[in-house]
Amino acid sequence: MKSKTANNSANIKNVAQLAGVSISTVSRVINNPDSVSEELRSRVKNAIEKLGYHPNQIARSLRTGSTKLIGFIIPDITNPAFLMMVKGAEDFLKRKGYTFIVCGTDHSTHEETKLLRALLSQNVEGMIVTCSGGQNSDFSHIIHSSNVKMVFMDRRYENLNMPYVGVDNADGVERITDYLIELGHRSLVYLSGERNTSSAKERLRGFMSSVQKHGIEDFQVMYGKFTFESGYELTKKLKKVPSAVIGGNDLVALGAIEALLQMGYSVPEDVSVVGFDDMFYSKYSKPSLTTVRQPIYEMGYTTGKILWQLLCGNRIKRHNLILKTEIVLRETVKRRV
Amino acid sequence: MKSKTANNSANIKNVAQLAGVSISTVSRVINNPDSVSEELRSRVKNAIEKLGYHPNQIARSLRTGSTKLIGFIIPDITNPAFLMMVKGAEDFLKRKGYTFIVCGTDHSTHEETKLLRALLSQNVEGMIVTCSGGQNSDFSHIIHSSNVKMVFMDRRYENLNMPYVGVDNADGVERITDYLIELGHRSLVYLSGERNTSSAKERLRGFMSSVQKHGIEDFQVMYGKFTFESGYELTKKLKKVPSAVIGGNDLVALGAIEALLQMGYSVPEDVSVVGFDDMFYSKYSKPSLTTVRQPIYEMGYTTGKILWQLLCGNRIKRHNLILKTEIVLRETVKRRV
DNA sequence: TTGTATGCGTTATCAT
DNA sequence: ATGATAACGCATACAA
Repeated sequence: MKSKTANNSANIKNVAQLAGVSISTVSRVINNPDSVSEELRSRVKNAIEKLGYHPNQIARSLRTGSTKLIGFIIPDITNPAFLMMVKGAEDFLKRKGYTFIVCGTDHSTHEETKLLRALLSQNVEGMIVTCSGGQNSDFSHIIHSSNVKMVFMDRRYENLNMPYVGVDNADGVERITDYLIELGHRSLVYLSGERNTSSAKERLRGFMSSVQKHGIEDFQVMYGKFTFESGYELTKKLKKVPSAVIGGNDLVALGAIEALLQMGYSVPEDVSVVGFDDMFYSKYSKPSLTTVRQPIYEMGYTTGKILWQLLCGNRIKRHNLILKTEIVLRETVKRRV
Repeated sequence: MKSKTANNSANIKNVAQLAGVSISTVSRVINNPDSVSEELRSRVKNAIEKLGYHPNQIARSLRTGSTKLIGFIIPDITNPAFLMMVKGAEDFLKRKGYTFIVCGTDHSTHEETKLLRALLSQNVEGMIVTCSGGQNSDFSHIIHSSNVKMVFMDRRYENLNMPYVGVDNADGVERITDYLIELGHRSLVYLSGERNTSSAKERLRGFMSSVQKHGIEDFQVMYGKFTFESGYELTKKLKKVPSAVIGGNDLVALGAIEALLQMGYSVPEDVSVVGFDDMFYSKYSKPSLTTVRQPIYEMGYTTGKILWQLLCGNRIKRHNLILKTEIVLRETVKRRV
């Protein structure tokens, strides 16, 4: 019976013995095969195959000081939008040999802090985080006492001077609001998501900018969450139904539509509704949703690239990378007559 | 300037020096504080605080052989259904101090094999996998040469005798097909997802069982993927439109509805449609989807429990845990007149 | 080209 | 109660 280690998988010593070589030779076969003679190389490879040996990443990390681990912190791991970003970043970074630990905070900054510490303990070399709130005072302290490379994605803590990749939220909402106003809508309601997040703030700013630019006076802002239910409830609370509703994201907009229908209004005949995201289902909902598309996957991919720069020790040129959005015209908007 | 290690964070030696004790004492303060005198304990704690020291998890893992790492392998990390399961399992296991690495295969068994190896290299102690295909010949070999604890979730490789947590797919589809038939539908189409996956097979079995039980002769089975687009395309290919369509999951059903509408049929007046999953949006789609609800989160949570048993070294009593589904009646089904 | 020996940061065993 | 030291599995500097 071959000797096995505690975790029952073969180690480099087992391979060396079976192949009748030293452990350094085995190590070389794995890390620098060309430096080993044909003869020994094949003997070692056979032994590796036979034992099902694969290097212990833990030991390797301890020795080299490199874990090739990247940590993700996002508010909610069941939200496909966040995961599409994660996928984008992974698709870029996995070709560089990284492994990923992705964690969800359930929108809690307290949990966020805990995860931050946990990931640091795992010696991640880089981190990508989409913030869970408007601020997190522990964040800066923790990060600066380590040397992880880190970049914010989609949402950032504004007081922290870290690289950030996002979309031009303000611009997107401003343009779609402009569009509604140009179509004759003069009574507007904006349904915001979590008000302290950077993206919610920016989107609201876009709305306000458009409204002021056009001298619209009949408008209202309501605060809730970035969920279907929130859009639904906020809309139900409306004392006066406006001419158009701008949802903080697609879910909110869809919730608003549902509420509007139940309240006896039809969309877009009575009221126009728009969202933000262009999530998967928005084009199939009835009526299909007019919205602002953000390049989610690309945002993640770009974030991965930036982090990669950082990991390579490069100084990055632009600290903030803001991607453009695109208005998608569909069925939930109609000219106001 | 205090001496720092390569990764720039303090180590146990730094703490020991600053506190004027041996490293063993520092280790004890961390792992078994009561065994250290009041005096030294506080000195060490001060030093830890001052240096911002936290134990190197990598070194600790190498020494103890315990990583407290759990690996997940799922077909697609952007699919909220899979992630809801993951969340269920995490919610249970994180209280036991585990950290999670979740990987997506993009439905490729080849990628699945690679990830399996990668996770093993990371010395995960447990794995939860939702299979990406119908079989993976490398799987058994790789797993058995390690001693990771592992359990299949939602989909399994049938030739592998591993613990499995899933839902009664066959029963769910059989019951909803029974329901359609009882409502007078005599011409049925079943739109299957990836035909080699265990869940697709089981669901199809349920359909066939119902059809045969009732002596229905006018039925058809079409194979595609578990996607909206697949449901759409399969439906468009239909030579003869049936009385009712059973989608392999909700997405497929929704795609079928979209196609049906475009083909000039109305749902449920002309044709009834049902799905499987009861995903988030199904209740809000127009018309709202009649479907089979599976307890996704609970499935994950249960899987976490089972894995925990395994990790504790317990022999588990039941190897397969099959959860019940529930029929959700909504608007896409109508009695056939 | 190959082997020997050292150390990465910890925990655990053994003295004291 | 405390300290010296070995060992975890690996990569690598150095020796041969």
